[in-house]
Amino acid sequence: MADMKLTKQSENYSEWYNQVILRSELADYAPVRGCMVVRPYGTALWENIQADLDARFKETGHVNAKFPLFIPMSFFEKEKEHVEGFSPELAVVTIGGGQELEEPLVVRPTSETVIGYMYAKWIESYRDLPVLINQWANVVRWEMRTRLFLRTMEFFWQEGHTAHATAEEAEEETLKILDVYTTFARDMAAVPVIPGLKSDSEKFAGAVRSYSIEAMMGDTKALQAGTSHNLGQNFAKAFEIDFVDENNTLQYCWTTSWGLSTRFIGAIIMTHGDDQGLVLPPRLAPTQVVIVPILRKEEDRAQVMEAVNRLFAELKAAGIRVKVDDRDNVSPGFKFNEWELRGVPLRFEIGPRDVESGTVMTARRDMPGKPGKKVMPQENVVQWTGDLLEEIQQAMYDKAVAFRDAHIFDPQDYAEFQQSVEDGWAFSWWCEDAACEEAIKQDTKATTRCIPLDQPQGEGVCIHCGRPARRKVYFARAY
RNA sequence: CGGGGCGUGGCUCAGCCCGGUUAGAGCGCGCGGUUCGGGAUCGCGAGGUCGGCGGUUCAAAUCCGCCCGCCCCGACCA
Repeated sequence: MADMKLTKQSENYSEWYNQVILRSELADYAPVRGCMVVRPYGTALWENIQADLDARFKETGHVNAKFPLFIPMSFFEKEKEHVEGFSPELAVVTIGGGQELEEPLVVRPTSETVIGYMYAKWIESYRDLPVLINQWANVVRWEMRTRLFLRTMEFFWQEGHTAHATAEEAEEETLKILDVYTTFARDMAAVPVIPGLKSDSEKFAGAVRSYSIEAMMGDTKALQAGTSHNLGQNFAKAFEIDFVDENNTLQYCWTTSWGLSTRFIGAIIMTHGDDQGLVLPPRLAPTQVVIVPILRKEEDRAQVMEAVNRLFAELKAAGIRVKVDDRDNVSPGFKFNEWELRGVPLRFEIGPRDVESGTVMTARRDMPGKPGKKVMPQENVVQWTGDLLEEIQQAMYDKAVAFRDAHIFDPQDYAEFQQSVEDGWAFSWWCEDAACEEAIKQDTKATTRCIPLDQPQGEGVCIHCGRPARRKVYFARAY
């Protein structure tokens, strides 16, 4: 019985995280160390994320394509910072068909290089620009320490790769996508994020500038939930992606890349989850409403199931993702706990009492226990269910914002700063010197998360060294 | 790659120190009954090369050696 209960977040957050994922059947460990199987429930969630993001990419003019899994080793050597950044984590194929290969093939850790190679072939004139391609793919990075969803050796993501005629356009694209990610996180996942610029030490290997969206998890650690890079002309020069402009002058393209991965599922889990398990935002939840019939006597069955099936059909016809749990080998109480563990936003209980009174007992996942329970009429079920789901979506976002804001501090001196990054995040002036950043990391384990696009007025002094500082930055311990 | 821990039915573990009949428990699983508004209950049942290889011994889950794998903590990371 004791092992029916989940480890509490306050007891051991990372144990809670692992248990929630395994028990809710989002994912499981694969036979290969560091790899995971995304189970049907997790895949359904990812597909909802995909569908929404994909629509947003298309709205902003992007198209999808598929590039190969294998990349010639030599491609990685063309861009100096890129190879330095990635070589420690490459998986390399050296044998094919029983023969040693002439040139080893890298299993893609990201696709800038192959895509750059292809862009060089495809782009000739300014009339070919911009090229705005996205791909949904899996990538492999050899990792020391892995965590389900947060850091696995193989992960699933989308990677966008664009090429432009001017530096301004490339920067505009980079920021446009950062905004797509920010909006998606806020409106669909109810995950508040801070969009901002990465420090030099945190930026993508080969980028001129990297931007990210940063989210606060339930243990106050930061999670980089999506990234967008302005690659300048670095890859264009390495792969000779060039074009002739209106004046017939040969120019290098300006490229960008951006990605959001299955790690985002980790963000959803740790932003909203509670001691009961997952809490999924209605807009992304694979199942939005679960109906549990309560059958006390065999004579009740027909009437109860009639009401259950009728409401199910109405909701389904209205496009609400609804499921009836009619298993007869587990008790209603067991089902309540199980669907709570799995984060379904709304639960309906329908029993003989409801049949008699024409009602439905509803329970909100985001408000555990009595406060979240309410008796509703069977009439207008589509209307009020839709309203309730939206209310839950909004309440989840508000709660996450309140939690985050309560854990962001503005320390006045370095002693306070050290306490701040123990209790949450510090939002502080920083001199932007890498040495200072490193010293802070050594002292506190906190790193710069991002320099937010929204900056306060004025100037200050660096929280660590006291030198003049132009911008404020978020410092936090991060996943 | 350094430090620590662990490998026994699907899962969590007991048994090992001190070798000795058919290797146990709880949970889960299957069948049947009574149940069902917050993790029901009773009965019957299926399921194990004790991580692998070698050694010691009349006898090894238990003692010894080697190997493999996993987990946790540190240096790198979407």
